[in-house]
Amino acid sequence: MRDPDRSQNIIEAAVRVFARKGYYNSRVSDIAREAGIAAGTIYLYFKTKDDILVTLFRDKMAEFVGSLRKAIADEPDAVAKVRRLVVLHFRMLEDDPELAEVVQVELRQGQKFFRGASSQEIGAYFALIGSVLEEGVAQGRFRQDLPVKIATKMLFGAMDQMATSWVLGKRGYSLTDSGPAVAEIFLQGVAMSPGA
Amino acid sequence: MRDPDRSQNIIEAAVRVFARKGYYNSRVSDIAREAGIAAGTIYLYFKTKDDILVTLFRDKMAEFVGSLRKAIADEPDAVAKVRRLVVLHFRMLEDDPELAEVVQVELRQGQKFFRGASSQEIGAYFALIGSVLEEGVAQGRFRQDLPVKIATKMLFGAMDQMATSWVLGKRGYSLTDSGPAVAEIFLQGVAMSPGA
Amino acid sequence: MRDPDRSQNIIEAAVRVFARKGYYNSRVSDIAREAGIAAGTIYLYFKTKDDILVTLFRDKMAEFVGSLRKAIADEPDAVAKVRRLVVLHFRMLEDDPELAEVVQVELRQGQKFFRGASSQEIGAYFALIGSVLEEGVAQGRFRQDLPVKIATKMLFGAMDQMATSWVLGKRGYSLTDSGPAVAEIFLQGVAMSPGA
Amino acid sequence: MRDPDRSQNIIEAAVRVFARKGYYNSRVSDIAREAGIAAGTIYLYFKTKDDILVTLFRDKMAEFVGSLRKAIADEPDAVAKVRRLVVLHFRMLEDDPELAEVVQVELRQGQKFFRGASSQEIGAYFALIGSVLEEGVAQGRFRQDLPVKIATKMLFGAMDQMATSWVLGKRGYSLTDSGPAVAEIFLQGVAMSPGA
DNA sequence: TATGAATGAGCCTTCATTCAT
DNA sequence: GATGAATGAAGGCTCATTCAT
Repeated sequence: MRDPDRSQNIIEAAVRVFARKGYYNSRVSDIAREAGIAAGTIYLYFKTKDDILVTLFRDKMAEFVGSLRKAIADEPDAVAKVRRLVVLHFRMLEDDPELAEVVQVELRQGQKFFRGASSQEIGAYFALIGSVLEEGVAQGRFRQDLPVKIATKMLFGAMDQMATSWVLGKRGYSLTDSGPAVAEIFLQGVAMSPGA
Repeated sequence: MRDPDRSQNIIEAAVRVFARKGYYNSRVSDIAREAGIAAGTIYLYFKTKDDILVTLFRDKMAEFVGSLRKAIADEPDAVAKVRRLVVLHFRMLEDDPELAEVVQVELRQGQKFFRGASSQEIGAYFALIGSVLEEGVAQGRFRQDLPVKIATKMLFGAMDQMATSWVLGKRGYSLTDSGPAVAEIFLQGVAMSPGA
Repeated sequence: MRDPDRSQNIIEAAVRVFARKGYYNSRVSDIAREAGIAAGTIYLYFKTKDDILVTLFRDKMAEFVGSLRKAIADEPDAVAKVRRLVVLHFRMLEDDPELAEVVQVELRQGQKFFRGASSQEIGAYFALIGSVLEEGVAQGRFRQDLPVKIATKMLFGAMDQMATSWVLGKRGYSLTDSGPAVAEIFLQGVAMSPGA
Repeated sequence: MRDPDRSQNIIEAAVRVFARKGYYNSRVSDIAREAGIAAGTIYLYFKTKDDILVTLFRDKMAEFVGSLRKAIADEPDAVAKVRRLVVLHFRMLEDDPELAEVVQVELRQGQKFFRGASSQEIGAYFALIGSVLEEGVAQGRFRQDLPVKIATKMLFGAMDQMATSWVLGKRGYSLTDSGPAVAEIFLQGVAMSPGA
């Protein structure tokens, strides 16, 4: 348990293997081979095969949300923050296609993730989006009566589906490039009503 | 393969079992017991366990899209169609919580479903949404330069996430009630730009 | 679970395999092969590998004690009963050397047997011996102040060690033949004191 | 192999661990932790895990038999020697309950111990008992035609079962106190026949 | 000598699928 | 068609043992 690098190596190896074969089709021994260690060694760092996936998700998600949080902090207002958020969300996935594959396709496995251990990490992302929207409302950039929770889920859902479609379409185009269009549609959707 | 009802019974039993235990934790014998038949009998109607899930998804999805298509046909314009679509999407899930659980949580499992056999059925839903959006553009209700494919994915993603959150939140509120708010945000988002 | 013969076959196969290789060195697949069935089939009849051993012990012990109980019922008095009991105890083991090997050597494995599930069956044997000794005391054939519990353990221990030594000595002589000598020493030991 | 104390420490640690969890449920690392050393260090003193158990048994048995031999040497005749032997056998176990647990329950495991390496040590105990009985015959205290080998096994078996029952009964009474009764029954059993 | 991280052989058990009835 | 007992491949995990430090 000494070497935290070893733990990290296993996670990275798991990302590659899961991206290639899917979680259920991946053997613990596949991950070990990919990481260049013996199968038994995995169990010095992770309790079970599931533990690898859960940890992978938590780590990556925490990193993801952390990066986003830091990046949008500099933006002057909520509108700019949303634009930045969308583009970054896309860019980070595009920059790491194997992770994108795992996050968008493999990590949706049933009860195990959305419920249970990983829900905290998803909650953190929702909280981040929500706070930006609240800020926009306070700044008068978004509708005063905006149902923030609903809008939060809509934005996340929209980005998530964009990413999933991109992954399933074998990444045959630039996801990041579509960021501005996504941001604009959403921003107009939550803007002060034109008739108001 | 004589009795198509028998095939249907198995699908319905599978929905209940998958909703309760998840796909990977469900045994073929569990489904058989739920359907009141012997395990071996399942193989007279389905080639493999996966086949049950794929068929379940296809059947339900085709039914889902078919219902939506019919329901929105009567609506006078694209705006009304979107409103109807969103509310119906939500209502159908809310009316069948076990199916909702399976569709939103269990049916996201890995490569098997997003890719491969079931992608056609999802494609049909995307095509339906896309045609409504095209219609709105043609009718001058939506932006002329609307990136329809992107907007399609955004609307689907938004609805899908709304549904998933509702399922994961143990369905503690009315999903259908949030339909109008979702529709309005989206519709404003794709409407003719206020500044135009 | 239908065929009780199948269950019995597995037990008998297990006796042979355990006698040959010992419990911990025996694989479930060894037992299956010996029984002429697939390894998985074992699990239709027994919950775990341990369950095989426990059931084996219980069955054989119950059979053993049952036979003894019936056989000594005919004897006219406690002295004759003890003589019969010792000889039969030895004869039954001698007639089934593989079972003897398992019972005397393999079945002594730690906590699992003496404590826990199988203690009842051993208790039944102790009760049988004890009742014979009580009878002998009541009939005036044994010391009036005989500590029956102690004498019971002594007789069982003496027979058990005779059997174990015989098994470990590769059964190079007749165990049954030593029965009378064992019975006489014990009977004299518990008889009315000579000086009394 | 420098430090014989270290070797002894490991044996003592093993006794405690085996008494607590049983041999097969004890990990080499458990013994190391109990001994306050690293797991690898054990292999500087013992070849295998089995070797620990075998050595433990040999050491303790040699000590046991040695003590008994010395203690009974002073006794004036075979009768006194048997009385002393029984009580001491019981007392030594009662004075070291953890060792008793291991010897009576754990050390009976399969082929490994009864046969092979440890049989010598048991043989030494049998020889000691046998010599006392021979002496008794020679002194005219026991039957002239006493089958000494049989009587030896019977006495050992009786004591052994007394001890086992006491251990399994959670040591809820004094084993040593039952020594005299055991000795008397045995002694009467091997005494000159009353009718002779 | 001591360490303890790493190894990897080994096995029990599960369960989708088959097939004789 | 229906059954369900039987199959047997497959894999996660343990842990005694090694060896570089």
